[in-house]
Amino acid sequence: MPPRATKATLTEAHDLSRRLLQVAERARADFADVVAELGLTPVQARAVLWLDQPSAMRALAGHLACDASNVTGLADRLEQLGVVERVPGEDRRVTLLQLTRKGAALRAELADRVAQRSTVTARLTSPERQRLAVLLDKLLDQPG
Amino acid sequence: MPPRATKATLTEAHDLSRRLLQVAERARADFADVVAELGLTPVQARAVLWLDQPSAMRALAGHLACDASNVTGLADRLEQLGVVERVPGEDRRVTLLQLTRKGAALRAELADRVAQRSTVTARLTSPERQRLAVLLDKLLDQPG
DNA sequence: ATTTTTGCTTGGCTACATCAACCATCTAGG
DNA sequence: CCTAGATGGTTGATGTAGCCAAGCAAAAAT
Repeated sequence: MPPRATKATLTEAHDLSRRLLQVAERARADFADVVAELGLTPVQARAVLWLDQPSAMRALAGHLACDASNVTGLADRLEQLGVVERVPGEDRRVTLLQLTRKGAALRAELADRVAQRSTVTARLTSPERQRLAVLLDKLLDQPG
Repeated sequence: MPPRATKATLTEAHDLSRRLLQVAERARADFADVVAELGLTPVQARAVLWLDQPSAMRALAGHLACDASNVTGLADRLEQLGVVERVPGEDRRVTLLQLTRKGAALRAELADRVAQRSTVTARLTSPERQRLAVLLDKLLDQPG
């Protein structure tokens, strides 16, 4: 049977992961609210933010970690919003998604609002933010 | 026009919120993977984890921050999985959701797996975890 | 040149999310 | 009391997003 220390560590891990999930959930909700103000769903917003440069739909699917078939409909809706346009790639199989002028403006506005209305900026002092950044980087180090 | 310091702070905030969103996204994905192994969707898992004690469907909707009508179908599916049962409340309008024995076992297993397979436990040293806990608490302090 | 792989689309199915409308019940005011 | 309003849950319509399997066109590989 495991010694007490292990059990304590497990409880600690449990607590920490619970809190991280809470923060993640709140961040997600905040993000959803902000992007909704600009008429986008969270996934659409992630796509727009990713489209700094034109990108193959395949690559976008990779970034979003979803099935490629999913991106078809996503692109349809973004195209219908006038935010994105499909342009043919050199390889004639691939379709690139590219922000329209409207889309680029939207992307800039989006980035600003997300940064400003983040829970983070409000609740932490500057040194705390720095410490958090370091820790978050460790969490993001390498793929999971 | 804003002085340089403001611009720098904005960029810093931008960066930090971007990283937080990345961590949130990864936490979400991890969570989805873990709970999928137990045959649950993320929302279903959140519900099960919340149902420590019997709870009115309304209250669950509050916790999940979604429309009440949503919980109807959610409860249907959880009931069909044999994880939850509807029991009448004292107020004859309310229906309480209560974990079945199977549901309680599932909940325990769920909590363990989520804690163990969390990115957090793997990548941080103990003091780092403590520092992170402090910062996360500040982020969770008070409603947003 | 034929086969295999790759990129996008389609169609079918499920889960969530919202909103509006509905019924039963509880609560308050007259 | 008894009606009027608020509250809890359900239903139906609609939209987004997720997966899978199947299809087609173009590239790559054999």
